[in-house]
Amino acid sequence: MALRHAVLAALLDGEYSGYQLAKAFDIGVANFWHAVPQQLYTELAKLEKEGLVAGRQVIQESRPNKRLFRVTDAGQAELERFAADVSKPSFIRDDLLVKVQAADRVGTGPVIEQLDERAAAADAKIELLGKLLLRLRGDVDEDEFLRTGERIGPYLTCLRGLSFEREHREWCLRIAAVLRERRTEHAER
Amino acid sequence: MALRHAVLAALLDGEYSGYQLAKAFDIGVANFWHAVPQQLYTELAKLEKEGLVAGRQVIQESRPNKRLFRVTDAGQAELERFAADVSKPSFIRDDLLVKVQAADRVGTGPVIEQLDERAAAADAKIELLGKLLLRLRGDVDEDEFLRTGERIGPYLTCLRGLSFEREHREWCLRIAAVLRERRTEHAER
DNA sequence: TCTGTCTAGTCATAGAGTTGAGTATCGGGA
DNA sequence: TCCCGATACTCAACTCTATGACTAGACAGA
Repeated sequence: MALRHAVLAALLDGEYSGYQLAKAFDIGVANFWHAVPQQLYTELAKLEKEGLVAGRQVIQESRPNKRLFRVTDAGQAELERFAADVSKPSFIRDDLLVKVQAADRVGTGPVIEQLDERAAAADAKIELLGKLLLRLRGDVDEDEFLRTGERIGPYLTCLRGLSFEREHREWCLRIAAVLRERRTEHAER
Repeated sequence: MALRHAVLAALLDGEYSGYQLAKAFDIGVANFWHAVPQQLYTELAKLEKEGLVAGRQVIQESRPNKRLFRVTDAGQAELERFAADVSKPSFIRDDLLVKVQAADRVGTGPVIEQLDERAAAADAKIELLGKLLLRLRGDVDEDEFLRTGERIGPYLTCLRGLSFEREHREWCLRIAAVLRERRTEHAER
């Protein structure tokens, strides 16, 4: 039940509409929680009913009206409560790893391809996160920012995302190489 | 819908009962897919109904009878098919990161504690995985094993698990240190 | 003019995952 | 003797997450 808390945490940085929140989620929050827009709309509606966020209508001229949400005091308290109780350990949950587990019992061709694609996707994400980090910390250097920055939460989670993507890329490349070599050796025999 | 495939992949290494599978999942498969026993029982029943696994009753004297499952040809084909179609990119989904995201807006005390606990848990997991890897590759060295080993799938996924846990530990320790220092500085002011 | 994309959402439903309780037998230790 | 933990499961209810199908106006480019 942490989507609600992820939403609350994301709304700490300002007012967002469901639509904007979906975008903000894609960059940033996506490092530790993924959600499609529909989920966010649903969650915002629930949170509003429970009084954890408050919405206000914004009439717009040249585009559809929207509702901006902010965290209420009750929402803040709920986050506080959430932060204090224990959370289950995290784990990777990845289709691709299922495929690799079966790797020497199924055709490796498509798996190798997907490993390459993943590595490339990770690369793209790494660059994106690098830029995001730079933007978040401004001109100061990282250690300095982490000591004195106003709002470091998002920065810290991005660091985790970055290290995850890096490791993921390295692993993908290495495994793809291993599987390739085995194919070659097999062909030679 | 990859639990079914994780189950199939796990059953590649031999016959298991639901109970044994649950254990096997805890070590090994847990690196990329987590499931509680009930899910496995349910999934095995579904897979059997669809003919992807076959079960056979084993009568036991001093303990409850059990049903051992193995992958059928149809199951093998299903895995093959699964390996070939694209899978969505993976992501971390972790309560703790939600908390860190909100870190400078909620009490950091409990969060720091949880970071420490996580680091310790990761440490334990790292040791466990190290032993598992050693057991899987036997006496040969890693590169040699990866080139010539019979069954490297589980080894490769464990490598991913290991690197994930290492990164996770490093991150937890660093973030805990950052948050601690900020508390101190705050207290001094 | 037509198509596509962006903004800004709603509704319904399927599927996946979690939680809790319950059944039954065996063997070991206090 | 009695309870605990391991083996080996089943059933039911529930929540959370994901997917697909829709609406509707504005604007940009072919």
